[in-house]
Amino acid sequence: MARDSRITRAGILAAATEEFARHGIAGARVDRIAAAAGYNKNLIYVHFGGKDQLFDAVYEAAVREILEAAPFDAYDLPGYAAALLEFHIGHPHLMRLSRWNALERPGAVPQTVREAGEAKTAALARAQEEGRVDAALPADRLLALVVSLASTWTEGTPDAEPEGVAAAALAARRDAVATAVRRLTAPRADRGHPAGPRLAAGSHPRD
Amino acid sequence: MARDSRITRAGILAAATEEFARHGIAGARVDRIAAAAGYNKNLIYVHFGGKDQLFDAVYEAAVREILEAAPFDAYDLPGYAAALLEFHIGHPHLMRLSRWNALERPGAVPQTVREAGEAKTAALARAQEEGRVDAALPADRLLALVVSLASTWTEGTPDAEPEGVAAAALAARRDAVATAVRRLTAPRADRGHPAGPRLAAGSHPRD
DNA sequence: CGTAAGTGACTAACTAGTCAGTTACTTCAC
DNA sequence: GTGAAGTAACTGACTAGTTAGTCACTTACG
Repeated sequence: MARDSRITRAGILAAATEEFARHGIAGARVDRIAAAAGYNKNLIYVHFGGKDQLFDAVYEAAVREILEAAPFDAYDLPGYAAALLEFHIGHPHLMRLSRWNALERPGAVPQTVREAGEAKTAALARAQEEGRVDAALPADRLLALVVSLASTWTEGTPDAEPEGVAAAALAARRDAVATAVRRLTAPRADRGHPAGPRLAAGSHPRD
Repeated sequence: MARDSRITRAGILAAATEEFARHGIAGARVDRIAAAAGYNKNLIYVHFGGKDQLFDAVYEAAVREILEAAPFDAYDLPGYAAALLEFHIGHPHLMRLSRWNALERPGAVPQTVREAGEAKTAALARAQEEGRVDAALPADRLLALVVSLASTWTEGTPDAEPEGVAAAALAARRDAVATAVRRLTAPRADRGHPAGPRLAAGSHPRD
C-alpha cells in the first residue's frame, strides 16, 4: 500500500477530475471520489480541505495543463485555434471543468486564467501593431472571438457529441476553424490604416 | 387566491426557470422553487411529475422563446448573429439553461432544437447555392461557427461578466460579432466558385 | 355536494464533514 | 541488527443536516 502523500494526492486529484468533469461541483459526490481513488474519504479533507477546495485544485491543474499543451502564438492564430480545438476534443474534461466553473461560480476566474488572458491580449496587440494581424478589432475582442471559434464542437455546446468523433470529421472541423480564424485575422492590405474605426457600419439593428 | 391550474403552472415554471438557470439541475432545490412560486411543493409533482420533468418543461419553453426572438436569416447572417448575441446578453437565463442541459445531460438535445438546426442548415445551404453566402465551408459547419461567434461573451463562457455590461461595450461586441460573421460568410469573388458570386453585403447588417 | 386545486407533515435516502483510533514507516539508542 | 518510540498516513463508524418525493387531508368553486 502506497504511503506517499504525493501519490495519494495525485490519485485523489485524478479521481476528482473525472468526477467533477462529469457531474460538476453540486453533482459530484465526495464518497464517489474517495471510492474511485481507493482511499478513505477523510483523506480528501486532510489533503485538500473540502469539496470546494478540491475542485479548485482540480481546475487549477487542468488550466495549467491546457496552457502548456496549446501555447499561444499571435503570429499563427489559425494554428493556435486548431491546436486548441484538437486538444479540447482529445481532452474533453478540461472544457467541461471550465464550463462548470463558469456556471456554478459566476465571476470566479482563476488567477492563472486571467493572467494568461492578459498576456495573450498583449501579444496579440503587438502583432496587430506590426501589421501581421488585422487590426480592425481591438485585441481583447479579437482574442475572445478566436477562442470562441476554437470552442465550437467542444463539450458544453449543443453541438458536442457524447462520444468521440471520427478522425476525418475532426480534421474537417479543425480545418474549418483554422479557415474561419484566418479570415478573421489575416491582415487586409486593401483596408489601409489599422487605426481606423470601421466596425459594423454603425447601423442600428434594433431600436 | 388563484385556483386556475394554468396560472399555477406558469408561476411554478417561472420560479423554476430562475432556479434552474442559477443552480442547474443537480443544484436546484425543489423546495426553493415551490417557496419562490408561493405554492406547495406537492403541486410541482402534481403538475410536472418531478424535478427532471420540470427542467424539461423549463428548457423547452426557453428554447421556444429564443427561436421566436431571433429568427434565422440566411441572407443576413451578421444581423442574425448580432441579434442572437443581444438576446443572450439581455436574457442570460436561456444560455445558462442550454449550458446546464449540455453538461448535465450529455447528448440530450431537445427535438425542437434539433429540428430548428436542420431547418437553419437547409436554409443556409440554399443561400450558398444561390451564391449569396460563401460556400467554402459546408452549411452545417459554417452554421456552427456562426452560432459559436454569437455565443462569445455569453453566460457559461469565461468571458461572461457576472453583471450587465455597459451599453457602449455591448454595442461594440455586437458589432465585433457582426464583423466577424461578415468576413466568414460574405461571398468571395476570387474563390472561383461555379455560382456567379454577386455582392450581397449591403451597408446595413439587418433589415 | 362533487371535484379539482392546494396544504402540512412526514419519511427514507443521502451527503458533507468529523473523530477517535489503527497502521506502516522512520529514527535512534543500545 | 533490534526494538522502542515517535509520527505521518490512513481507516471505519458516526452525525447532523438536507432533499426528493409521498400521502392523508382540507379548501374553494361551479
